Amino acid sequence: MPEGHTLRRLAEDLSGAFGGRVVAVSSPQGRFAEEAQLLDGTEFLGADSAGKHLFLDFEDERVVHIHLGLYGKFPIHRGEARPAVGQVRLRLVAAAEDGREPAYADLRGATQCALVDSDHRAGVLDRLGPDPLRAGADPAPAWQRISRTHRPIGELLMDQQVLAGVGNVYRAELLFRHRIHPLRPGKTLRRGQFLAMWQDLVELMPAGVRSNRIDTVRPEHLPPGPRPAGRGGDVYVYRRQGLPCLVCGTAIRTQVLAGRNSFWCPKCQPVYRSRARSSAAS
DNA sequence: AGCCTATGCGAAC
DNA sequence: TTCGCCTAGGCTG
Repeated sequence: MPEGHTLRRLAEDLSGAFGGRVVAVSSPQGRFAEEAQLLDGTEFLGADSAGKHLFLDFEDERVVHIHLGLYGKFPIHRGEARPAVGQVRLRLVAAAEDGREPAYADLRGATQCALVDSDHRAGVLDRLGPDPLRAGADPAPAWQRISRTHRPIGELLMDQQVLAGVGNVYRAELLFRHRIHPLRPGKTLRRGQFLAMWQDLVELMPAGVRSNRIDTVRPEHLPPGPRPAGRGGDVYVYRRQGLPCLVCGTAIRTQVLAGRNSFWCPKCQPVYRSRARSSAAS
């Protein structure tokens, strides 16, 4: 379930559970065994996220770079560690100590888990666009890129070199909230429109960190009655193809864009038409 | 049980 | 553009 808010929340939770503690590091699966051995018994300083990347800081400036990919997981458990089941690439264990509970965390299914140095980490950060979750992040570089290309905005929002941390759910929902069609060329957006979208992310994504889910529906658009107890958040269009738009009732549409299914309301997000220059046109 | 899909992304073709 | 990663939930049967 990883968009930027998931990784930020994970970094905070890992820091809370293991920060400042000497940890046992292992790789039950074996693919990270040599690296785990180097880190085993050292102090875990804390975790940080950047976009969808996660960094674990250990003493002596050793860093573990993790990317969960589409279905990686890194759940934290309280209590004594149970035997690892399945393919656990990395396990952190902290023993009980002065008031703190024992805890452990198992990493599975990640596309990336590597012991790196600070140069590598800097390189990853250099390749990322501004992250709305990073305090003080400057949206200007993102606007520079968006305003200069014909590439569709629905593709640009997913490009981590343009914006870091936005994934398929935030893409779909942000475009709906701003009534923008996913295929609209970047350079046809007005600066004010982009800045409004950025500001929306600056508010939506921290809310996602707090709740650990993505909710984007404004109160006035929430369907009446109790909220379904599912794990997913309240969304306008994501994976709602064929269902009625929460605002206008039109059937939500879907189409693959940037390799992923994108979703939009054809009425609330009309296809962009450039302003006609001649009254003779059409 | 088996199949499909998925909040991602890099490598291979 | 397609594949691989190799998890997990939901649906079908």
